[in-house]
Amino acid sequence: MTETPAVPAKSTASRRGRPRSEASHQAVMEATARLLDVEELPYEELTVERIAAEAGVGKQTIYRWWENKAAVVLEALVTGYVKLDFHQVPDTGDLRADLDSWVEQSVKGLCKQDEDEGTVILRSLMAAIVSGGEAIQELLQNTDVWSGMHLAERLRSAHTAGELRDDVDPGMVASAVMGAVVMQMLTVGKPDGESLKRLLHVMLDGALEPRRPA
Amino acid sequence: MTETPAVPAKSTASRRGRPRSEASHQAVMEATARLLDVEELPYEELTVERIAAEAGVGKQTIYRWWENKAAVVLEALVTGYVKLDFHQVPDTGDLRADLDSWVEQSVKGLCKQDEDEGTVILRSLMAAIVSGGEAIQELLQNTDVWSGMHLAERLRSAHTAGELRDDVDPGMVASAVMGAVVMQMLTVGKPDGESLKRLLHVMLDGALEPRRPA
Amino acid sequence: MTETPAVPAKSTASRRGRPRSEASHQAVMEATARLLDVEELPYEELTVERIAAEAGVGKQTIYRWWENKAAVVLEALVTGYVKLDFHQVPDTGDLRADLDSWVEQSVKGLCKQDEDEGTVILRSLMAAIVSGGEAIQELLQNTDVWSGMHLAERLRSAHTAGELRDDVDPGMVASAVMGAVVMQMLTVGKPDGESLKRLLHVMLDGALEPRRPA
Amino acid sequence: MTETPAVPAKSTASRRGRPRSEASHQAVMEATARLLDVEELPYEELTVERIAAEAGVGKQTIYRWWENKAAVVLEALVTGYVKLDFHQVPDTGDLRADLDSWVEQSVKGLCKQDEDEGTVILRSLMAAIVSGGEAIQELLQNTDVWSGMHLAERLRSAHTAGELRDDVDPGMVASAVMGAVVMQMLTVGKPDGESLKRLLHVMLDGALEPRRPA
DNA sequence: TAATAAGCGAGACGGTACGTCATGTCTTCCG
DNA sequence: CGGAAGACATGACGTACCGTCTCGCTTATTA
Repeated sequence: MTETPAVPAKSTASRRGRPRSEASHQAVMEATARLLDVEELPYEELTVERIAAEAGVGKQTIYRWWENKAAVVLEALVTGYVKLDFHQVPDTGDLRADLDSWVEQSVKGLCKQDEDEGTVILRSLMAAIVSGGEAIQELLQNTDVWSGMHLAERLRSAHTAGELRDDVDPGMVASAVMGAVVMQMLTVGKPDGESLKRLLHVMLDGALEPRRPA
Repeated sequence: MTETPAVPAKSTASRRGRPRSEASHQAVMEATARLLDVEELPYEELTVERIAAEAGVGKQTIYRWWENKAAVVLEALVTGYVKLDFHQVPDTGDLRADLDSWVEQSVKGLCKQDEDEGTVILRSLMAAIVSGGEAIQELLQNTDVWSGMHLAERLRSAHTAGELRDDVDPGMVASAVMGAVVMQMLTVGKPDGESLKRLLHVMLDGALEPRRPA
Repeated sequence: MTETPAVPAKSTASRRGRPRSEASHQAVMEATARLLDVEELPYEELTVERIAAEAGVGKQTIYRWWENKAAVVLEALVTGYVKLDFHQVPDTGDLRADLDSWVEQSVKGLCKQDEDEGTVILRSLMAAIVSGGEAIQELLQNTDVWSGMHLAERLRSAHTAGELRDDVDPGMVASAVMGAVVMQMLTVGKPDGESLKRLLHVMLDGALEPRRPA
Repeated sequence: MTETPAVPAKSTASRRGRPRSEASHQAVMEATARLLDVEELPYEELTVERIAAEAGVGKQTIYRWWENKAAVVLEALVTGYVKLDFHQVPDTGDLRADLDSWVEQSVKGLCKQDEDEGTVILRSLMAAIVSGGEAIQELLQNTDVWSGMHLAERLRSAHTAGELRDDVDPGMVASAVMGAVVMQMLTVGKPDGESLKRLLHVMLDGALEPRRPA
């Protein structure tokens, strides 16, 4: 997860010069989280200068270790300094009921805020992904962006338990569900619990009319 | 779809003053399309100043009719001046085969370009959605962003034909599939045809192990 | 004082078409005066658009009859729609006393306002002169800009009365005095009555007919 | 003369961060001078953007240290980067002859240019004074705008030498003369040497110590 | 009385400068 | 020598005004 760009990372050795200040690293992450989460600054209004000031850190210290704003924000999001307000998926054994419950809880959580505060972080996430350069691309290849929503995990456990058919890819399914949620949040502002549940049921049961009259 | 902000548009009447130049309107749309599609400028490098120059139009003429860059780009995308490279979904009556064929064709189309050219427009679309203000939000509420991919349409026709169960919402399903595709394209660059097909099959058939052999 | 540009002004004839609206002409002058005098807009913030709006007149109607903003403002200043706050010079026969009195009254008048309100119109006048093109230049050649300050007039009357030496040019002297006043107002804000009186005395001692032959 | 706004300028201390680049400072001054003097751009066509480009300097670097265009131009004029074409006043001991000579030389110098090139800088000076905000006002309070014309200096030397009456303020007299000159240049284009000489004589006849030895 | 002509208020047009802001680099000093 | 402070060049932003133009209407003169 370190971004240290083009640094060979001499294994056990102690590299020359003053080592990277972990305090600064954390300060930047926390500042970013604070600005996104507490101040609720949208991505465009979140500036590197502001992060540096908030963290009590020189601007160059940020540019030394991250490619750009997107990289900072993505690391903060992906490493859990900022969390999207999704709930844990319960694991009672009844997958269908668990998912329904997850949807209900999450929707309730996301909708309780006034305005579209609930989507600020999501928008920042998407903005960072979309605007990101190559380094961000690489980072994303090895990362499950939606891991914070716990959905894939639950589906995987169901898969392992044999509840799902073998040829089902739990990650892909989770990604599809989250894609639908995200688009809904970005376009209409709030996710719609009912539609979402029906979508999940379709995924569980299939969409085709079972027309087996025989 | 009209942008004229807060103009009652008195039906037959002709309002005083110089009327809006439809030529300028089109020029802006075409310039935007040209820059996105031909020059393949990513969203951040696509500036209002450049659009104005390319269209031979004053900057203020853009700001008079659109709230910001996002609104211009979204209108160009939504009204079809720029198209995402997705293929028509065939309608042979066999939904499953049609979808498979669509996936194959589209993936082939999207991957044939060098680099990540295929995702430039998609990134712009998402960037515009994500960065857009309230006016963009409103526009999106009445718009199916993915309509250009023809998937929802095909599913709806299947739904009408009774091929899908009544309680399935074709738009939601399409949105989920497109969400997965988009996230894949944004994070790993190209969509993976095989995964995609399996996802579609899951949606058609259901994910649950039918474990009732008895 | 008509600006009708390049119009031969066919003597008695009545040209075809709608004649110039004197109402609009006056409305523009009055609007300009109101904005300068009442609203105390400085010249740079006084826009043609604002004048047109204030006058309830189309922008083109202004540009049809005046070359530019400077011409409008200058006409308003020169034709007396706006007046600089200088007092009449009394004419008691005692030139020296009259000038002293004039200085005192004028300085008092100019200083009574808070801030630098007293200089707003003066600044506008100078701005218009300085920014004006050729047409303004022409207008100024036949105009005594400082006529509103009544100084030249009084000096001329003294000259005619034989109080001043023959080779003294009253207009030039007035221009010099006003130049000093103006520079003082522009640079330090207020004119300084004492300095001014001393300057006038110097000029008088040099300018007065030495009529003491004895 | 320093522009550093509201900076305590801790005497010997060296403040943190990168210090102001004197190179940029000079580059801006020289660019302004070049544009005014060589390119002969009138004040309105002299833009901050152009100055920045000509100086190879970021626009923000100008706005960081100067309030606006007027401040830049005024500093260039007042610190001698741009000079008005007035001649030195000779000092032969004979004040009257010296002034006559000065008028002749200066008028000749100012009139030799074609068009009104001679007045471009003067117009810029007045424009800057007139349009300038509070900071400019302050700057002007401690500055003799006409110092470049050397007139006040010569008068002061005469004053010190006892040639002028005690109660004569040489600065005020110079200001009056220059005011007349300037108004003439602004309104009719060229100064009129004869009128000017007569004005000076009037002032002298009033200002000279009447050393009547008889 | 109809045609013609110009002026009118309104307001959109192509331009362009404004002053602000953010980016990413560079320089200086402190620890 | 790492890191903070912060100035630097660059360039987009959104606003404002300029002076021109196109509307549909109104007001005169001319036929």
